[in-house]
Amino acid sequence: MSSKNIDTREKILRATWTLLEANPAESVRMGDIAKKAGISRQAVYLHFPTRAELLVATARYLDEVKKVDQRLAASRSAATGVERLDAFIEAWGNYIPEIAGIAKAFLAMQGTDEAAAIAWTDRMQAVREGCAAAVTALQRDGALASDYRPKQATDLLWTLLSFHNWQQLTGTCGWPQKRYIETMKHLARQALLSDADPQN
Amino acid sequence: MSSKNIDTREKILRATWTLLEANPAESVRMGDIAKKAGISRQAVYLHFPTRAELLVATARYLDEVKKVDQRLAASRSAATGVERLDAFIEAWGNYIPEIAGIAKAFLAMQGTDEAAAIAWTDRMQAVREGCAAAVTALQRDGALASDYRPKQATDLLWTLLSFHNWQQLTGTCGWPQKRYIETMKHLARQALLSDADPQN
DNA sequence: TCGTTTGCTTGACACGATGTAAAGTTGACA
DNA sequence: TGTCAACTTTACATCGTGTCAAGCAAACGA
Repeated sequence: MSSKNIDTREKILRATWTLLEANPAESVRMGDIAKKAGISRQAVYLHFPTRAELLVATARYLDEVKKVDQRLAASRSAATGVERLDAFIEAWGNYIPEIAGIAKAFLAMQGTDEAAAIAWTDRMQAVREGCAAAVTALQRDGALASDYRPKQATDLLWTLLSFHNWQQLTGTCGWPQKRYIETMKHLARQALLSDADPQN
Repeated sequence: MSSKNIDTREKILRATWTLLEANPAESVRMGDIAKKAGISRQAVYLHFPTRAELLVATARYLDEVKKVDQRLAASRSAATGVERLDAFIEAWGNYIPEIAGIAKAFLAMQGTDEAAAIAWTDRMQAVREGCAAAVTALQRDGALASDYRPKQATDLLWTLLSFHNWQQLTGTCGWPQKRYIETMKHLARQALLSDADPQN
């Protein structure tokens, strides 16, 4: 059967993950991954036709192992739109530090590596869907600020919660994680909620 | 004399700039630059030993030609803090598209090139100083929201106005430049001004 | 037990990009 | 006339991705 197949596939994904976390991103080559996984370089190509697809798969695997969906799902059970917004920001915002290692690797490769760019875009799109859901919930409650149409509100929230912003605030600016979360919640409310709406 | 030398050097820089503006950074190759400049590929290497050094030189050239400092200085003459905030966002926000090509190239090199990373950090630091000045002006007027200390307010404004955010909103999300500017002004006011303060 | 299939190995190679090397050309200047 | 500097031309080393084809070894089915 394909159990051996699956084992090897997972070995490759874990090897990629490990290398991406421990090394400067651009230095992780297909050959290195194969070596780390204990197989031949060609075997990697048998499972993942291109570097791009391998990286996308690795990012997905990471999400799967870390169960990002479960975390973000928690926000889905919130009663009001505002609660949902808060829950989503908390879930995603606290997930970021856990994937920061890989994320940095991907960002470092953004320009020079088409494959990395594709993988990153793919994962960020998933976050965007969470933002869109939160915005929809706000709109359903009639709590969405009249300044924005849903698409624009989603764009804005998504941008606000980007990895780069987290990186800049907690990294470069030295903010504690907690302050980051609180500030983002505050900012998102100010930006997205209609003025009439209670702020708590 | 070295007038011919300087001419060629400048031809190369202009060619790089032009190509960088019109194409994805990683697709601009040394050969393309040479062709655009009307010289041989090797002549480019005579002036700039590596691709990285050429890009850094191009960024410096751009800075010189575009006179960023002068533009940002304009906001310094605003009477009130709020006006200054608006003027700064407008000056910087409208400058971004002009340097977008180069900026993308620099971001592309972030992971692979230390010199490029340093150069980029320096440029962004200049922007941060503009943010800090705007925040100080707000504070002087007693208009700064009590939520933030000046340092944090600066961090926030700086992050809000990051190149990445501009890129995501106008690029990925397809916002027109004007909407970007207006939204950033609006957002910055909501975030940084005390509630009591008139919003206009 | 034999043959087939599946998953992996081995080794060679095409391709495209950066960067190096060396010999030749051209024009200015003294 | 001769020299120097800037640039050209051609060739090549290097490195990483991705392709190709032949071989091998274990599991599986009849």
